[in-house]
Amino acid sequence: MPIQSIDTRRVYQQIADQLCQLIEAGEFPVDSRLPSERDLAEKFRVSRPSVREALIALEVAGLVQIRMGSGVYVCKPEHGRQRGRMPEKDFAPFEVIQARLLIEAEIAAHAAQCRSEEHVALLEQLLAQMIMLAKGNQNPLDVDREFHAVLARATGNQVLASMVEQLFDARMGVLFSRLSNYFDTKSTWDQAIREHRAILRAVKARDPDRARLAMRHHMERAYKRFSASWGKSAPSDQTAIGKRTPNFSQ
Amino acid sequence: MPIQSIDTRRVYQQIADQLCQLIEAGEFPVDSRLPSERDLAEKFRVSRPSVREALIALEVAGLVQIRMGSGVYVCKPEHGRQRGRMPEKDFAPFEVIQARLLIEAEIAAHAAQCRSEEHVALLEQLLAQMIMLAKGNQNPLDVDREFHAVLARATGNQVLASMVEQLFDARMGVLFSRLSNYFDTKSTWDQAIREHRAILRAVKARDPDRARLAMRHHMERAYKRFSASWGKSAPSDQTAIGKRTPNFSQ
DNA sequence: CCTCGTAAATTGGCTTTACCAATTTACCAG
DNA sequence: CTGGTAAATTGGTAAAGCCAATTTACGAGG
Repeated sequence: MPIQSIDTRRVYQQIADQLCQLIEAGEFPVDSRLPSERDLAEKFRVSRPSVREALIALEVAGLVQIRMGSGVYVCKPEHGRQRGRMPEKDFAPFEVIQARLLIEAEIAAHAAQCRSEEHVALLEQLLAQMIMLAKGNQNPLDVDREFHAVLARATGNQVLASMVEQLFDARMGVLFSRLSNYFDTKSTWDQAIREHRAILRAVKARDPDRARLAMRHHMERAYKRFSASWGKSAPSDQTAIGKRTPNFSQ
Repeated sequence: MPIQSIDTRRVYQQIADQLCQLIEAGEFPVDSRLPSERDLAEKFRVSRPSVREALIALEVAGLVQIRMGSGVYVCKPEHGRQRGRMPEKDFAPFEVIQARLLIEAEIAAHAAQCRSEEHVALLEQLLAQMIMLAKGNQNPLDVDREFHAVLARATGNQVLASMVEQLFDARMGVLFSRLSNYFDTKSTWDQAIREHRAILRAVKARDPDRARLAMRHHMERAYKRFSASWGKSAPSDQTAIGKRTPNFSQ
């Protein structure tokens, strides 16, 4: 008898996962009623409170609706949730950078037109912080994020700002943490800082086209830096990169 | 003694809400440990299972981390969650359209280059559906959404596609449902269909610049349509529009 | 005095049993 | 067929108890 890998997660999570899979597999169609708590407890060979915990987890996640005295019903997927899934759908890092290239270049151009003096001052302050941190061999990643966020806010559009933050955080998935070591190199950060300075100068000069180009350049270099570090840590996947991003510069 | 409004919600939700408020009020700082389940049950005058259900809800929501044998700890807000909150942060409709103008114009241009024949066929099919529905005085809104989503997918970038869907759904907040009546007019949909056709033609012709302009035009008209219907339903807020969107066409 | 290891206390994880409340269903009187 | 009532079903909550992981306290040994 082969040794079974023991699932050490909490019971409610295991139940919730199974139910989630069954729902997505169509075993329980939308608007259908799940078996009663008592039945589920019997099927899964667990206690009813455990089943309840799982159902509450699914309810909070928005997959089911619990109606007292009636039963538990499957909700319709509801467009917006695809992104809100608990495992935090993580995208391919290269696609994220490509998307940022496309979006943030336009944002930079737009910001160059609407930016106020306050925003410029804030950006200069953040740039100074990045330089400071890089000198002390500390990771300026958080400040980097804030720089891009403030630039987006300079457009006066909250939606764009939220979008930028979301894209920045999207990288933080599984892959990126492994590679952060390679990003921490002082020389690469120095380069990144120079690129940020170029963006800021263009925005300060109210030059949309130059701002767009500067941001595009920044993202392309970021792509190269990331690509290089990827090559070091996982050279076997080098081929997969070539297939992607064929027309990266528009 | 005044009659107290009875909170009919389930116990775990009431507890979770209170804990959530206490956390956000700073009563329980980040990384601090909450009282034990038994203590909380006593404070709230409820049973321990109810407290457990509330804690699991908070755990699923990402506000706390439960460590077996140790306690329940407050997580740091974590950038990404600002959007993931349950009340579904809703943006100003005009900012959403502006963001779509900026982003989807570039997507259209990009898609015009990478699009495959399959995508063109799909888009043509969707356009035909829209025409069909508009003729029958049915709401082509879902097909509209799919059109924009497919166009984004034509770039080969999942992130962009997800972004577009998210932005499309972002309007569905409080305001938009009220205005949908005014959008259902057949004439406005006929106009929207013509704009979609222009986009599709440019994409089919692999003409990025024309695709970009067509999409930009589409969004500007969508803005006008929306603005007009707003004026009908809530003329008192007319002034607020003028303050926003000063430089709408870049 | 410090270190290490063991035992006790604390805390979350899960089960069982039981009863209440809302809903649904079945059935019967009119 | 209609209407209403009663029973069955189902979720909601409470209580008590035991297990397992973790933390803490304390004492033996260096």
